[in-house]
Amino acid sequence: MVLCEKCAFETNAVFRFLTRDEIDRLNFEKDFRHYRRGDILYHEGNRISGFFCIHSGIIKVFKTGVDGKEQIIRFARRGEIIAYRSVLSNEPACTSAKVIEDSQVCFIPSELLIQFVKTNPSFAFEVVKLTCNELAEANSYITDIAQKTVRERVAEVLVKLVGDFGLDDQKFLRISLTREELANIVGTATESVIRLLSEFKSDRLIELSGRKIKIIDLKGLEKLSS
Amino acid sequence: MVLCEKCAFETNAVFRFLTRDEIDRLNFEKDFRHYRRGDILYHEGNRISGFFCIHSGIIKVFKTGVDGKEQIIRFARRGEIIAYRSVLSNEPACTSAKVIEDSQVCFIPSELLIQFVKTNPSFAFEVVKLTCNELAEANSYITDIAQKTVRERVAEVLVKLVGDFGLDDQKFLRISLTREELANIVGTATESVIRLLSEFKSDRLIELSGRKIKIIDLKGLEKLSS
DNA sequence: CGGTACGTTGAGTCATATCAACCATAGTGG
DNA sequence: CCACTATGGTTGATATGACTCAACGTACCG
Repeated sequence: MVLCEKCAFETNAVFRFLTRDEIDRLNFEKDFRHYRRGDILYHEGNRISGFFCIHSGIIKVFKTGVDGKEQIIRFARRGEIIAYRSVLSNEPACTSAKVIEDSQVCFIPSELLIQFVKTNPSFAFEVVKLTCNELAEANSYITDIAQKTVRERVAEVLVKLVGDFGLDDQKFLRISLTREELANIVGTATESVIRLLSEFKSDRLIELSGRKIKIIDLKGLEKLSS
Repeated sequence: MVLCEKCAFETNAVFRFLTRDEIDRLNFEKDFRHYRRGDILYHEGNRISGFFCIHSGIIKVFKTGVDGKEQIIRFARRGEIIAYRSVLSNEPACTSAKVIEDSQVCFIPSELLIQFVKTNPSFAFEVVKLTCNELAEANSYITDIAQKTVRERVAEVLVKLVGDFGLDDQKFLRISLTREELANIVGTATESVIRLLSEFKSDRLIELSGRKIKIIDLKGLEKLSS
């Protein structure tokens, strides 16, 4: 059994601002679940009766564009919560969420979050900060997509993924995505990502082995993303 | 003298969730200011000691890209607050704000907002909802810029401006922007906006008279923005 | 062994950016 | 009152980044 108090402190989840009683309620009411790569946690447009806190694995959060193309908005990993926005706004989900790497996830009923926010001011303040941070990131994202070239954005995504997920001892990125998923972050075509990755490879910035990307020259990538 | 209680209820500002005492403090501590077109309220990267509530006029909130190009993130008008994100995150401003239409604005010290959020749960809840809504909009924005063509985005911006600012009795948009500003919303070059606008004019979707845009066929624009 | 999903490469096209020239307007200062 | 300047708007020519389409390779899986 995974205990929220332990998990929250290990991961810096927002829940570390809950009182002992509130944590107990969380432990009691949450539903611990396993998901495998490809599973859908929730669908854009649907009403959901709760939200998710990731215990392990990686989830992609995305919107579906007019022609059905995915736009990846962010990744969520250990300690992060998703779908809380819809719960707090009391609106249908404005994104979908799908498993990238097999995950263990707690599902928590909506009422609990709303109650905590309404009754625990310091928790509410943390949730506000959380949304503000996401907002700041979204604003940068908008500016980048609007102004940078695809090459710059591909380089930037690699740098960002290094920052978020890190490298293993062989300098391989600790997240592996399909080329299509990379394209759906950057907002470009799969073929363009492929071409740029092999260009970066020729330029000795990265090495490729299947879906695994080895980062050779991080500084070079940073410079490219300008 | 502009009174917050009156203003807040007329405009649906978040402040309508404050208590009588809190509103009084707001009235006492706020600083009422006038700004003219082109004035800067605050600069990206600077720390600010408070935030702004718009009483009249229009403000553009934007980020500056690597090459100095503005990316307009949103517009703020009567009843809306700006720069609150930086205050709550206790970080330097991640955007700049500039006056589009002569404005009357209240400047409110940071401590007040933080205190209200920390001590008034229902106000905090409204602030959370506010940020969540902005976040949802930002996510749509990302998807649109990443996936739609410039033509679709220009049509979409016009539709959105109609929704946000409305039309006067001659069907002219109630906000007038330079072509460059339009380009900086859409994320394109000024010349492209000019060409597309005159194309829309040929197609009897709009009429142009200087900076004023007359909306002839809103449905047509909606269809174009797909 | 066939199927499905993913990856790669090439060729051709097109939307959009860039560059350059020019016009209109309004404000400024001598 | 008139050059002068700055700002914004417009148009055309040209270049090119990125998308699309198509073919084919690869790998894994039941």
